Amino acid sequence: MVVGIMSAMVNLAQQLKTAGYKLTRPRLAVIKVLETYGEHFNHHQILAEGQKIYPSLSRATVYRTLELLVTLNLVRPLYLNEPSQRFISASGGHHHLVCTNCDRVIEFEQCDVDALAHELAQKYNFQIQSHLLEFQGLCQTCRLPA
Amino acid sequence: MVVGIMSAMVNLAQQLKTAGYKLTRPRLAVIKVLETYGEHFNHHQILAEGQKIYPSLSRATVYRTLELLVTLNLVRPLYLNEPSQRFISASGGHHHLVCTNCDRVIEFEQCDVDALAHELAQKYNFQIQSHLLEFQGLCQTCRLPA
DNA sequence: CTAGCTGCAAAGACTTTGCAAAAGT
DNA sequence: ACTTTTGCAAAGTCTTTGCAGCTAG
Repeated sequence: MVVGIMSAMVNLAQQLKTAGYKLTRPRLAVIKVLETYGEHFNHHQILAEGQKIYPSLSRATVYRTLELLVTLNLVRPLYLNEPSQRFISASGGHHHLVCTNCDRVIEFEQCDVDALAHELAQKYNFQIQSHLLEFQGLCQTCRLPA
Repeated sequence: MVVGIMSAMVNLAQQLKTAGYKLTRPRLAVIKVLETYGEHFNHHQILAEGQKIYPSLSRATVYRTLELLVTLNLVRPLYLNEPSQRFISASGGHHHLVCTNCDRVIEFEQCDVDALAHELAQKYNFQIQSHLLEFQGLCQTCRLPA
């Protein structure tokens, strides 16, 4: 379960085309799902939703399209203590409170790691594109009675 | 490849015993590996190293022991853009620079999210145990020529 | 047209599970 | 002794791949 902000993943089709890839109906279906439902979807969910748009969409194509988007750095995988990967945009920041008991994920916005990012970029000669800040702990429901 | 700080995972045996579990030779071998090699090892590596200590150690026992340590909140899984999980201590902070091209991981220390952690704990009534701060980008070797 | 893309089904990788034998306390 | 734990092997889940036919440009 994911609670919180859904940030947009837009222009994926345009960027695919610019990179020289064909805009096929299966790919457009996958992209439409990502842009409609935002983030945190896994392959299974993307396949199910994608088939509502393009019924003969296959599992293999979902995997291949997502692999392509990851390679082009438009999307990146996210693992939330589960065997299947989910997908989020490859830019900007992602901020989660993850409950170690029920695996609920709460998204938050307030985060200021820009200064640190800049400092690390200098120190390690690293070109930073995005970040992930996750706090693990117990959510309101799961925390032990005080 | 992981470059950087290896923080200790100690007293796992003591904590297992306290929780009422038996200190068997297979479990001690797994624990010894975690404590010796620090963090970021996956099941495969733990099995291989563990068998040097206790040769008949089985894959199933490695999985079961790690599952147990995760349940007891002594260890937690970490996914680094790959299908297998790695393990790190379940307390404190983990700070990574991850190269999206070569998957190299650099650990860093400087991080100040304590104030933010406190603020979020209040706001969401969340009991924070640990955090993960990851910056994605291109490492010195992979970054595009300026 | 023609190279790139797709669906299918089989293979591969990673993880979990049932069960009889073994071992810690 | 007695229950927990283990190793094995089989099954389950997730992901990748080979290939013949299809399709966007």
